Amino acid sequence: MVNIVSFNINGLRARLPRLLEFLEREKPDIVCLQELKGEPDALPTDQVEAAGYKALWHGQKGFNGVAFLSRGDGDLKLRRAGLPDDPAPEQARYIEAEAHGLIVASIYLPNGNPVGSEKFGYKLEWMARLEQHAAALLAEERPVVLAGDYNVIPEDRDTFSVKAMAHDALMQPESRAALRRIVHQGWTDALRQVHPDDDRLYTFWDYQAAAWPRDAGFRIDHFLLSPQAADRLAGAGVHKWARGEEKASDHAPVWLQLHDA
DNA sequence: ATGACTTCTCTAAGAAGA
Repeated sequence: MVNIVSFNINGLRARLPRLLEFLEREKPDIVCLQELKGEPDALPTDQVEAAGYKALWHGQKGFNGVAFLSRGDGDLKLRRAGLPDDPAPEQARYIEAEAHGLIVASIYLPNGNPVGSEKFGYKLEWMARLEQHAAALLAEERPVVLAGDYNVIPEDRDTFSVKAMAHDALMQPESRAALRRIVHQGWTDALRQVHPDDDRLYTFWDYQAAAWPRDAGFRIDHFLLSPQAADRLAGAGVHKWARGEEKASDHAPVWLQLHDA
Protein backbone atom coordinates (compact mmCIF):
# COMPACT_ATOMS: atom_id res chain seq x y z
CA MET A 1 0.00 0.00 0.00
CA VAL A 2 1.17 3.51 -0.82
CA ASN A 3 -0.13 6.34 1.40
CA ILE A 4 -0.16 9.80 -0.19
CA VAL A 5 -1.14 13.08 1.45
CA SER A 6 -1.73 16.49 -0.11
CA PHE A 7 -1.63 19.45 2.26
CA ASN A 8 -1.84 23.20 1.64
CA ILE A 9 0.04 24.30 4.76
CA ASN A 10 -0.35 28.09 4.30
CA GLY A 11 3.21 28.98 5.26
CA LEU A 12 5.81 26.35 6.12
CA ARG A 13 7.57 28.54 8.68
CA ALA A 14 4.37 29.09 10.65
CA ARG A 15 3.13 25.53 10.17
CA LEU A 16 6.30 23.50 10.77
CA PRO A 17 5.27 22.23 14.25
CA ARG A 18 1.90 21.07 12.87
CA LEU A 19 3.57 19.46 9.87
CA LEU A 20 6.10 17.57 11.99
CA GLU A 21 3.33 16.34 14.31
CA PHE A 22 1.34 15.23 11.31
CA LEU A 23 4.27 13.28 9.84
CA GLU A 24 4.88 11.58 13.19
CA ARG A 25 1.20 10.65 13.57
CA GLU A 26 0.30 9.55 10.03
CA LYS A 27 3.67 8.55 8.55
CA PRO A 28 2.53 8.96 4.93
CA ASP A 29 4.86 7.64 2.23
CA ILE A 30 4.53 10.71 0.02
CA VAL A 31 3.45 14.23 1.01
CA CYS A 32 2.56 16.88 -1.56
CA LEU A 33 2.79 20.35 -0.01
CA GLN A 34 1.44 23.66 -1.27
CA GLU A 35 1.79 27.32 -0.21
CA LEU A 36 5.22 27.07 1.38
CA LYS A 37 5.47 30.89 1.24
CA GLY A 38 9.24 30.87 1.36
CA GLU A 39 12.37 30.20 -0.62
CA PRO A 40 13.94 26.76 -0.21
CA ASP A 41 17.06 28.20 1.41
CA ALA A 42 14.98 30.00 4.03
CA LEU A 43 13.03 26.93 5.02
CA PRO A 44 13.97 24.51 7.84
CA THR A 45 14.36 21.52 5.59
CA ASP A 46 16.81 19.89 7.99
CA GLN A 47 14.01 19.33 10.51
CA VAL A 48 11.87 17.69 7.86
CA GLU A 49 14.77 15.46 6.92
CA ALA A 50 15.38 14.67 10.59
CA ALA A 51 11.77 13.41 10.71
CA GLY A 52 12.75 10.81 8.12
CA TYR A 53 11.72 12.46 4.87
CA LYS A 54 13.58 13.38 1.75
CA ALA A 55 12.37 16.61 0.19
CA LEU A 56 12.10 18.24 -3.23
CA TRP A 57 11.24 21.94 -3.31
CA HIS A 58 10.07 24.52 -5.79
CA GLY A 59 9.72 27.76 -3.84
CA GLN A 60 9.79 31.52 -4.07
CA LYS A 61 9.93 34.36 -1.57
CA GLY A 62 6.69 35.07 0.28
CA PHE A 63 4.18 33.38 -2.00
CA ASN A 64 3.14 30.07 -3.51
CA GLY A 65 5.71 27.28 -3.32
CA VAL A 66 5.21 23.52 -3.73
CA ALA A 67 7.15 20.49 -2.50
CA PHE A 68 7.31 16.75 -2.03
CA LEU A 69 8.32 14.77 1.00
CA SER A 70 9.11 11.07 0.60
CA ARG A 71 9.49 8.79 3.59
CA GLY A 72 12.59 6.73 4.15
CA ASP A 73 15.19 5.99 1.54
CA GLY A 74 12.67 5.44 -1.22
CA ASP A 75 13.38 6.96 -4.57
CA LEU A 76 12.26 10.54 -5.15
CA LYS A 77 13.30 11.82 -8.54
CA LEU A 78 12.44 15.25 -9.90
CA ARG A 79 10.74 15.24 -13.28
CA ARG A 80 10.04 18.94 -13.61
CA ALA A 81 9.54 22.16 -11.62
CA GLY A 82 7.00 24.43 -13.31
CA LEU A 83 4.47 23.68 -16.04
CA PRO A 84 5.52 23.64 -19.70
CA ASP A 85 4.85 27.12 -21.15
CA ASP A 86 3.86 28.43 -17.72
CA PRO A 87 2.28 31.89 -18.28
CA ALA A 88 4.13 33.25 -15.19
CA PRO A 89 7.08 30.93 -14.53
CA GLU A 90 8.29 32.95 -11.52
CA GLN A 91 5.26 31.71 -9.61
CA ALA A 92 6.16 28.36 -7.99
CA ARG A 93 2.94 26.41 -8.49
CA TYR A 94 3.88 23.04 -9.99
CA ILE A 95 6.38 20.30 -9.26
CA GLU A 96 6.40 16.77 -10.61
CA ALA A 97 8.39 13.78 -9.45
CA GLU A 98 8.66 10.04 -9.60
CA ALA A 99 8.32 8.20 -6.29
CA HIS A 100 7.30 4.70 -5.24
CA GLY A 101 6.78 3.80 -8.89
CA LEU A 102 4.28 6.62 -9.37
CA ILE A 103 4.35 9.90 -11.23
CA VAL A 104 3.15 12.50 -8.71
CA ALA A 105 2.46 16.23 -9.10
CA SER A 106 2.00 18.83 -6.37
CA ILE A 107 -0.19 21.64 -7.70
CA TYR A 108 -1.05 25.06 -6.33
CA LEU A 109 -3.47 26.41 -8.89
CA PRO A 110 -4.02 30.21 -9.03
CA ASN A 111 -6.87 31.52 -6.91
CA GLY A 112 -8.09 33.92 -9.59
CA ASN A 113 -9.97 36.47 -7.51
CA PRO A 114 -11.38 38.91 -8.23
CA VAL A 115 -13.39 37.60 -11.17
CA GLY A 116 -12.81 39.66 -14.30
CA SER A 117 -9.31 40.73 -13.23
CA GLU A 118 -5.97 39.79 -14.76
CA LYS A 119 -5.69 37.21 -12.00
CA PHE A 120 -8.80 35.42 -13.22
CA GLY A 121 -7.43 35.36 -16.75
CA TYR A 122 -4.17 33.97 -15.40
CA LYS A 123 -6.07 31.22 -13.58
CA LEU A 124 -7.83 30.13 -16.77
CA GLU A 125 -4.63 30.32 -18.81
CA TRP A 126 -2.80 28.27 -16.20
CA MET A 127 -5.57 25.67 -16.27
CA ALA A 128 -5.32 25.46 -20.05
CA ARG A 129 -1.58 24.74 -19.70
CA LEU A 130 -2.33 22.13 -17.06
CA GLU A 131 -4.90 20.55 -19.38
CA GLN A 132 -2.28 20.22 -22.11
CA HIS A 133 0.29 18.75 -19.75
CA ALA A 134 -2.24 16.39 -18.16
CA ALA A 135 -3.01 14.97 -21.60
CA ALA A 136 0.70 14.32 -22.15
CA LEU A 137 0.91 12.56 -18.79
CA LEU A 138 -2.08 10.34 -19.63
CA ALA A 139 -0.38 9.34 -22.85
CA GLU A 140 2.42 7.75 -20.82
CA GLU A 141 -0.12 5.14 -19.66
CA ARG A 142 1.38 4.96 -16.19
CA PRO A 143 -0.01 5.47 -12.67
CA VAL A 144 -0.14 9.25 -12.22
CA VAL A 145 -1.47 11.24 -9.24
CA LEU A 146 -2.17 14.94 -9.75
CA ALA A 147 -2.51 16.22 -6.18
CA GLY A 148 -3.00 19.65 -4.78
CA ASP A 149 -4.99 22.78 -4.15
CA TYR A 150 -6.92 23.31 -7.39
CA ASN A 151 -8.80 26.36 -6.09
CA VAL A 152 -11.90 25.08 -7.91
CA ILE A 153 -15.16 23.96 -6.24
CA PRO A 154 -16.30 21.27 -8.69
CA GLU A 155 -20.04 21.22 -7.93
CA ASP A 156 -22.59 23.22 -5.95
CA ARG A 157 -22.69 20.50 -3.30
CA ASP A 158 -18.98 21.02 -2.68
CA THR A 159 -19.60 24.31 -0.85
CA PHE A 160 -21.47 25.21 2.33
CA SER A 161 -23.21 28.05 0.49
CA VAL A 162 -23.67 28.55 -3.22
CA LYS A 163 -24.94 32.05 -2.53
CA ALA A 164 -21.93 33.08 -0.44
CA MET A 165 -19.50 31.84 -3.09
CA ALA A 166 -21.48 32.76 -6.21
CA HIS A 167 -19.15 35.59 -7.25
CA ASP A 168 -15.94 33.83 -6.25
CA ALA A 169 -13.38 32.68 -8.83
CA LEU A 170 -13.40 29.22 -7.20
CA MET A 171 -16.82 28.33 -8.58
CA GLN A 172 -17.26 30.36 -11.74
CA PRO A 173 -18.60 28.33 -14.69
CA GLU A 174 -15.32 28.97 -16.55
CA SER A 175 -13.27 27.58 -13.63
CA ARG A 176 -15.47 24.51 -13.35
CA ALA A 177 -15.47 23.92 -17.10
CA ALA A 178 -11.67 24.09 -17.16
CA LEU A 179 -11.45 21.47 -14.41
CA ARG A 180 -14.06 19.29 -16.15
CA ARG A 181 -12.09 19.41 -19.40
CA ILE A 182 -9.13 17.91 -17.53
CA VAL A 183 -11.18 15.30 -15.64
CA HIS A 184 -12.95 14.24 -18.83
CA GLN A 185 -9.64 13.36 -20.44
CA GLY A 186 -9.92 10.25 -18.29
CA TRP A 187 -8.93 11.26 -14.75
CA THR A 188 -10.69 10.05 -11.59
CA ASP A 189 -11.54 12.52 -8.80
CA ALA A 190 -10.52 10.13 -6.01
CA LEU A 191 -12.24 11.86 -3.09
CA ARG A 192 -15.59 12.03 -4.89
CA GLN A 193 -15.16 8.48 -6.20
CA VAL A 194 -14.77 7.13 -2.67
CA HIS A 195 -17.45 9.39 -1.12
CA PRO A 196 -20.12 9.71 -3.82
CA ASP A 197 -22.93 10.75 -1.45
CA ASP A 198 -21.08 12.95 1.07
CA ASP A 199 -22.47 16.48 0.72
CA ARG A 200 -20.14 17.90 3.37
CA LEU A 201 -16.89 16.64 1.89
CA TYR A 202 -14.87 19.77 2.60
CA THR A 203 -11.12 20.43 2.60
CA PHE A 204 -10.98 24.16 3.40
CA TRP A 205 -12.52 26.34 6.10
CA ASP A 206 -11.85 30.08 6.13
CA TYR A 207 -10.22 31.62 9.20
CA GLN A 208 -12.93 34.28 9.19
CA ALA A 209 -16.56 34.35 10.26
CA ALA A 210 -16.28 31.24 12.46
CA ALA A 211 -16.22 29.12 9.32
CA TRP A 212 -14.63 26.13 11.08
CA PRO A 213 -17.03 25.84 14.06
CA ARG A 214 -19.95 26.30 11.67
CA ASP A 215 -18.49 23.66 9.28
CA ALA A 216 -18.80 26.29 6.56
CA GLY A 217 -16.23 24.83 4.23
CA PHE A 218 -15.72 23.84 0.64
CA ARG A 219 -13.84 21.22 -1.38
CA ILE A 220 -10.92 22.55 -3.42
CA ASP A 221 -8.10 20.07 -2.70
CA HIS A 222 -8.27 17.16 -5.10
CA PHE A 223 -6.51 13.99 -6.23
CA LEU A 224 -6.87 13.25 -9.94
CA LEU A 225 -5.83 9.70 -10.86
CA SER A 226 -4.85 8.34 -14.24
CA PRO A 227 -6.64 5.05 -15.14
CA GLN A 228 -3.56 3.08 -14.14
CA ALA A 229 -3.64 4.75 -10.69
CA ALA A 230 -7.44 4.58 -10.36
CA ASP A 231 -7.28 0.81 -10.84
CA ARG A 232 -5.28 0.70 -7.61
CA LEU A 233 -7.52 3.06 -5.59
CA ALA A 234 -7.91 1.66 -2.06
CA GLY A 235 -9.20 4.68 -0.14
CA ALA A 236 -9.29 8.46 0.13
CA GLY A 237 -10.46 10.99 2.68
CA VAL A 238 -9.90 14.21 4.59
CA HIS A 239 -7.86 14.45 7.81
CA LYS A 240 -10.48 16.81 9.18
CA TRP A 241 -9.10 16.62 12.72
CA ALA A 242 -6.03 18.59 11.64
CA ARG A 243 -8.14 21.69 10.91
CA GLY A 244 -9.16 21.80 14.59
CA GLU A 245 -5.60 21.92 15.95
CA GLU A 246 -4.03 25.06 17.42
CA LYS A 247 -2.48 27.26 14.75
CA ALA A 248 -3.90 25.05 12.00
CA SER A 249 -3.75 25.75 8.29
CA ASP A 250 -7.06 26.82 6.75
CA HIS A 251 -6.83 23.64 4.62
CA ALA A 252 -7.06 20.11 6.01
CA PRO A 253 -4.70 17.46 4.63
CA VAL A 254 -6.34 15.06 2.19
CA TRP A 255 -5.19 11.45 1.88
CA LEU A 256 -5.11 8.75 -0.74
CA GLN A 257 -4.26 5.05 -0.55
CA LEU A 258 -3.21 3.02 -3.58
CA HIS A 259 -2.78 -0.74 -3.60
CA ASP A 260 0.68 -1.95 -4.52
CA ALA A 261 1.22 -2.62 -8.19
C1' DA B 1 -18.84 47.38 5.32
C1' DT B 2 -12.41 50.14 2.96
C1' DG B 3 -14.43 44.52 8.11
C1' DA B 4 -13.94 39.97 9.97
C1' DC B 5 -8.57 36.08 10.11
C1' DT B 6 -3.88 34.62 9.13
C1' DT B 7 0.23 34.54 6.56
C1' DC B 8 4.07 36.98 4.69
C1' DT B 9 7.07 40.97 4.76
C1' DC B 10 9.74 46.93 3.15
C1' DT B 11 7.00 45.02 10.78
C1' DA B 12 2.82 49.62 8.84
C1' DA B 13 -1.05 49.16 7.85
C1' DG B 14 -0.64 46.44 3.36
C1' DA B 15 -0.96 42.51 0.04
C1' DA B 16 -2.83 38.24 -0.71
C1' DG B 17 -5.36 34.52 0.19
C1' DA B 18 -10.25 32.02 -0.64
